[in-house]
Amino acid sequence: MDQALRILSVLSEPTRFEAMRLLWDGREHCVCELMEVLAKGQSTMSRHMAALKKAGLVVDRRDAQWVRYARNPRLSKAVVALIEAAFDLGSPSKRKAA
Amino acid sequence: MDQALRILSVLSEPTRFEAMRLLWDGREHCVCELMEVLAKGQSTMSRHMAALKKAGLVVDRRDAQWVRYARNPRLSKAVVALIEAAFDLGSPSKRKAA
DNA sequence: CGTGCATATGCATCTTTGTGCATATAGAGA
DNA sequence: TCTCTATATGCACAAAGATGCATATGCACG
Repeated sequence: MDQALRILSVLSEPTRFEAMRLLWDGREHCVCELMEVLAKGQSTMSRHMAALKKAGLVVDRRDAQWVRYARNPRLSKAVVALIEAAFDLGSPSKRKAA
Repeated sequence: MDQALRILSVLSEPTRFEAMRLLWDGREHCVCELMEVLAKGQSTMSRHMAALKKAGLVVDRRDAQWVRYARNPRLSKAVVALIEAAFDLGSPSKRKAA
């Protein structure tokens, strides 16, 4: 499967889509934070983050007992364009002035 | 489900993704043509086109015994941006001079 | 070490999705 | 009306994907 399809399918899952939105701030977020904010079980959240990582959209880092996930800083322009285009559709309320 | 997720999931299927690419030329294409080009069964192709139509990405028109599918001419800028961003990733070979 | 917290993973299950076969519907033309 | 082509759809099945539970792993701290 080519990259477009891999990215489209990984993003088409609601929890992962929202997780990406949270990570889009460029900061690190542990699984425990994500599962709380998104109201998901621990194993579920862990698996979703693993899927995003496998697709290359996020990176992870061990920090003591936590694993910090963050937006992959090396995403190509094209991938960023795709993701942000999706965000622009997802939440009209977030059509910020920024 | 919001629009972004609906579009992402409908596009994440390989056959539909390729069909959208074919329809992106703005012209009409009958199911028989699509199933031949994409090497898919008749019912399969028909269902995929119905899914694209349901998602609002394409429109259809009866023309005698054929049904002509075409890219929806009323897609919002945001949706077009999303789709074209996906195409830009999908086929490196099509990274055209055009 | 042993305990505790955070995360990952094997397993079973449930749901969703894609597919083919058969059949129904729709229109063209003799 | 009968027949042929094109498309849609009901049904059954297979494959993929998401989820919870239990358990394993990794790390900190005592």
